[in-house]
Amino acid sequence: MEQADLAEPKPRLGRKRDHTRDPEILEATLDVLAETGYDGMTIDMVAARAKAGKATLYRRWSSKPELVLDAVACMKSSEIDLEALPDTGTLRGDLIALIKPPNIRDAERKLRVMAGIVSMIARSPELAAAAQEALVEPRAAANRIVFRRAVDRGEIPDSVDIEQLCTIGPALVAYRALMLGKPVNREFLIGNIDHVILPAAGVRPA
Amino acid sequence: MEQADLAEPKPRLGRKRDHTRDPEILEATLDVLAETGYDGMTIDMVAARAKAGKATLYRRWSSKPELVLDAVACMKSSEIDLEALPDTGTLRGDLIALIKPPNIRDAERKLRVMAGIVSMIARSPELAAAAQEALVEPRAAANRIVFRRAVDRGEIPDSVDIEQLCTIGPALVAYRALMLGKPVNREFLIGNIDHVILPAAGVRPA
DNA sequence: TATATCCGGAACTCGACAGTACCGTATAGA
DNA sequence: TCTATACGGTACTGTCGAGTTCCGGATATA
Repeated sequence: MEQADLAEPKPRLGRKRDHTRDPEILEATLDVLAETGYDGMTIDMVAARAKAGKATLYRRWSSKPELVLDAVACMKSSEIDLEALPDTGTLRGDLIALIKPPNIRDAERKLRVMAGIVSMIARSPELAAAAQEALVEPRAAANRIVFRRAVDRGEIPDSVDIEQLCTIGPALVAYRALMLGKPVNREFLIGNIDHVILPAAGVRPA
Repeated sequence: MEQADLAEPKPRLGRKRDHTRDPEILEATLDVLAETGYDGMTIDMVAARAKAGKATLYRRWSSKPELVLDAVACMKSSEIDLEALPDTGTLRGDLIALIKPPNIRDAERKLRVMAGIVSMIARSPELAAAAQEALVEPRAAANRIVFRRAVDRGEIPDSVDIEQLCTIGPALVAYRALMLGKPVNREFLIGNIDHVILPAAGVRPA
């Protein structure tokens, strides 16, 4: 019968594509994106950084926008493990425990990538969705759990808007880094927790 | 003697440059910048929008970066009048009074301009300074006065960090608009005031 | 072993844009 | 009135980068 090759997606011949290189190329894309921004980034830069040929890139992604979209979408990897979130017993303790060098470094790179694609976001709903999913949502998810636990244990009133609380931290960080160009250090982050987030959550200042 | 024409900056001859067109050209630049972003913007677009010749632009600004820098720097015009700030007697009243359609419209355009140049800011200290001065500082200045008055009248403790308080509102707005792509409406702004800014300022929830 | 596809790399095409030059016209000072 | 410059507009130049094509070599199927 040979009834359509729906079940045989690749009865191909010859050397097979080495998909172990995909992550390396996407990482290179993110690096260049973070360093030069979307328009400053060239395919040659990415290929050189990944030690790959330009043709190799075009065999896998049909265009520059597709490559960037995929790179951003595949970024959700090195993320906070939602199963192993700190559980110190207090909201403040949990929030501070989330400030760890690896998390900060990860967030810094994400911010630079975000800066590089902000102007595209307004013009590409797909990229906007990918950025949302990969850059914004993971952090919000971690915060959400921590706040939810605080509500459950009665530490903060359940009248609070958890979705709003989740965005305060990221918003302050993004604004300081991208708009003000000031460093995001531990002192700043703790100040945010103590003077903005916890008051907004309804925690009495100690 | 003819001792240097230091005192004669323009003993020129012929038709004079029509400087009344400068603001129109800079406005056109900001419009295109807001719509397409820095890299998407072309000098031809700006010239067409301003109904000017490209040569006219290059007679006044030596390059695209110079033009954009000047346009951003000259943006502080349609700003909140610091002399005529609302004075309702309460911090909440003052903050809400600052939410007016003209202010919102102004802020939206500034946000789009900001989005268009964010990726350049990291690479151009001059542009970063101009954006800081024209887009960030005016709003912070208005907030600063309002908070200062609240401290002076004893409505909020003078232990608060006014500089930090000033950035909360802009940060939440920028994050919502640029990162989340959600609308910045009156409801959102009032929610920010009541659930984030006032608690951070140490105002007891009514 | 033959063939088809992969690889990194280099050379190429093609379109877009920054910046320049020039047109005919308008306007200021000598 | 003459001259030098500005104006809006168009055409040109030079560069740069996206995307394509081809190379010699590697590798998997038949």
